[in-house]
Amino acid sequence: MADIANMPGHLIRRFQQIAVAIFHREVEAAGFDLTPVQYAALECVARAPDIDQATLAGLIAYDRTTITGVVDRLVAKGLLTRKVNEKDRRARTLHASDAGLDVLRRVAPSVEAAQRAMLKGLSEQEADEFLRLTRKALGAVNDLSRAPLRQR
Amino acid sequence: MADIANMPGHLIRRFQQIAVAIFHREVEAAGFDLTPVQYAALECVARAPDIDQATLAGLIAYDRTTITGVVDRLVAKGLLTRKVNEKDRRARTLHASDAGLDVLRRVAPSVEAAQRAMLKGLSEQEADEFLRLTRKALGAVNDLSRAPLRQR
DNA sequence: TCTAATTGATCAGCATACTGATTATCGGTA
DNA sequence: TACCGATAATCAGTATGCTGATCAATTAGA
Repeated sequence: MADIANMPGHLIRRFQQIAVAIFHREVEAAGFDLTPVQYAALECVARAPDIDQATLAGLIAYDRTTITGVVDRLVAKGLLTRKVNEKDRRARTLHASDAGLDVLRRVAPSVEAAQRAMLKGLSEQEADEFLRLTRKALGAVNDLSRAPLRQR
Repeated sequence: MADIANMPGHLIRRFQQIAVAIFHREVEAAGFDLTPVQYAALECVARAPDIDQATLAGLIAYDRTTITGVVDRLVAKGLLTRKVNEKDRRARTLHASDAGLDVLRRVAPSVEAAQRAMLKGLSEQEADEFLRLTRKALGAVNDLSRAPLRQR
């Protein structure tokens, strides 16, 4: 364990770092300007219109304070709208714009390509096993971060 | 694949997010103020005294521009020294201070505990398999980020 | 019903991480 | 030797992510 290069934390960090680079490469090559978080948020809002920011944060496992900035930028790009929820004036209701839905539809192939590229070193069986083990490991530690995944 | 929650990129990001939270929890509980990058950098410099920043960045797979800030903070804490290399005045020679070596020695059990905690949902065989698959996947994509791992 | 605890959003401050640019220095070559 | 491409470090600017705090609005309980 003494070797940093083989510590789980270091391997996971490197994989995340490379996964983000691959995402950017694929998405930019297709002419889009969208980060991984922005994509996740946009996709989630498109799937659950009129969601509030706290619920969105829980569904994609991001911190609420991070989501505020992400939504700011998506609104600035015209991909999302944010309105005060009149039923609960603390909350902000999110809605994907037509432009947002259009971007989402057109960027999808690049996002899929990025997912495949990340695991290109593994056979199909190995990739499945990797994802299974990752999900299993995550299930045991989900509550240990400030931004746990919350199911629907 | 359509479901974000099961995309490789999303699973990897969540794992990294939680791994960092676990690292902080363990290290802070033991009374230390050290981030994962700071620990990796300090450990690497202790192992390879008089290393320069670019080589350090390659050995722990961090971007050079990130390492500048990380070293700034380690120097500010008195754990590292940074001197101009007189043989190559472009380079900065790094050296772990006595305080740095002491922190490294005393924080080690917490770092080990964090590594175990990250994988606590997996059996020993599963953890080994997870690490094997991660290393294999990483080997195929190492060069796709701006900060690839460079071996000794 | 009045108040206390909770919740949604935001902010300040800090530490990664990235891109692209700049500066200083080095090494090889005309 | 004078120059030119490469390299080490840094900087500016942007986007995550985190902690801890604040503010407004809602809900639950005495």
